Amino acid sequence: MSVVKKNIEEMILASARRHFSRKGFAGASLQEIAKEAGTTKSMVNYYYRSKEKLFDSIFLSEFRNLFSSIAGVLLEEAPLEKKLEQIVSLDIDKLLGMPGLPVFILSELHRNPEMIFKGMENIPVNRVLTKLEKQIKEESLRGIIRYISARELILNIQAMTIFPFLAKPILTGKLGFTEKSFNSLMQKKKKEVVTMIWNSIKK
Amino acid sequence: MSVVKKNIEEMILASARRHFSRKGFAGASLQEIAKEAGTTKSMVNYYYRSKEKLFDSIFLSEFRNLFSSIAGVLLEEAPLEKKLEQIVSLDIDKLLGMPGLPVFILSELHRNPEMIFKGMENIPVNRVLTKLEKQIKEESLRGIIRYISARELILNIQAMTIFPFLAKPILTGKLGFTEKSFNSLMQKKKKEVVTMIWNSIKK
DNA sequence: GTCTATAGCTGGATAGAC
DNA sequence: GTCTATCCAGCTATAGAC
Repeated sequence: MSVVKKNIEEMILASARRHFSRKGFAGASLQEIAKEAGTTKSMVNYYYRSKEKLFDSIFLSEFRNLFSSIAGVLLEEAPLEKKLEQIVSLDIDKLLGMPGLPVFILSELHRNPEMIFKGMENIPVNRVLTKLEKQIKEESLRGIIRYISARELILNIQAMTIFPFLAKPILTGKLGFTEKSFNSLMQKKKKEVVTMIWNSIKK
Repeated sequence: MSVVKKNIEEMILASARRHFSRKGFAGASLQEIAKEAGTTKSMVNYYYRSKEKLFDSIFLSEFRNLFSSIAGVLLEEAPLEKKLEQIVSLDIDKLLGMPGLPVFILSELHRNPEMIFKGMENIPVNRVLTKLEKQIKEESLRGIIRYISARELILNIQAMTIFPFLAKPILTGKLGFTEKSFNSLMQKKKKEVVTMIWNSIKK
């Protein structure tokens, strides 16, 4: 009857996303999820059959969200340095919009490592890795960079971009950052991270 | 009557540490904690009064464990580069012995940010920060390094050392690392991280 | 101190009326 | 599809015997 009142199914999904990503699987309850969606537990079970199935659908989409952009960029054709710039900027912008995403994904993965297979079944990890590995070898043969394995390069990039969001409660709680200064720190990091990583591999 | 059978109180604490750090506050149950400690729920409540109090004592000691060494090193007298080497080595060695520590601390902090005040009440954060800030200014005036704020330097160091442990489920699950190759990666990182950070600030 | 028993609640899931 | 009512399992916490 309006745009505001979406159908119940979507309301549940939106509420579940908030609750699961804030409290985790164990900490969230269907009662609260239903309540915030303006309906009842029965409706949740009607649409999603079980807490676990509901969680899975949330986790899956969030997981892909976290890793989709990096996979996309790495599969394009561009010099490594350009790809580096794009990945860092895209990731930081995305995470500024959803700063709780990394800790949600990583903590749930920690408690249930098998979920990684569900999460990554549609991400072409091997294609991304071999393509990147090939590009690194080419550019190192041409004397642009020194060799580093593809997975280590990815790890270093993600460490510098994602970790600040994981440590955010400490930064704002004890290291004097505010919401605003944290955000401008991350804006500054777009350049900083690229420089730091690139300097560590360029010849 | 032996060294193996410690008193119940310690058995409960050890069991609680395992359960909480693997499953988090919400996911762990006093039933299972008691069972693995070879006793009953009643004993847990007898010694620790409530689930929350038991959790707090665990969280507190783990939190201090994570940040004690870095604070210790930063308060010593030594050139910045030496401190950098020590922090990275100490942290990586410690985390290799308890790889689940960072995700436990950070995820619980995410779900309940106020805990940071309990966790840090005995860590002299401000003393550490001002001392480091002073040292950075001195060394940058002497032309050794460029200026970087103390908290940003700490953030960068911790990002490079801690993040691999947070991402470990992905590294071993999808990026081809084994327990062994992960460990030797981290050994290699002791030097790598120091070089990378130092190059990013040295003149 | 250590146990059993149980109170009292909240959780997920299902049955059945409409 | 949507709701109310209800079942049953699991949880924390406490009472009380020994």
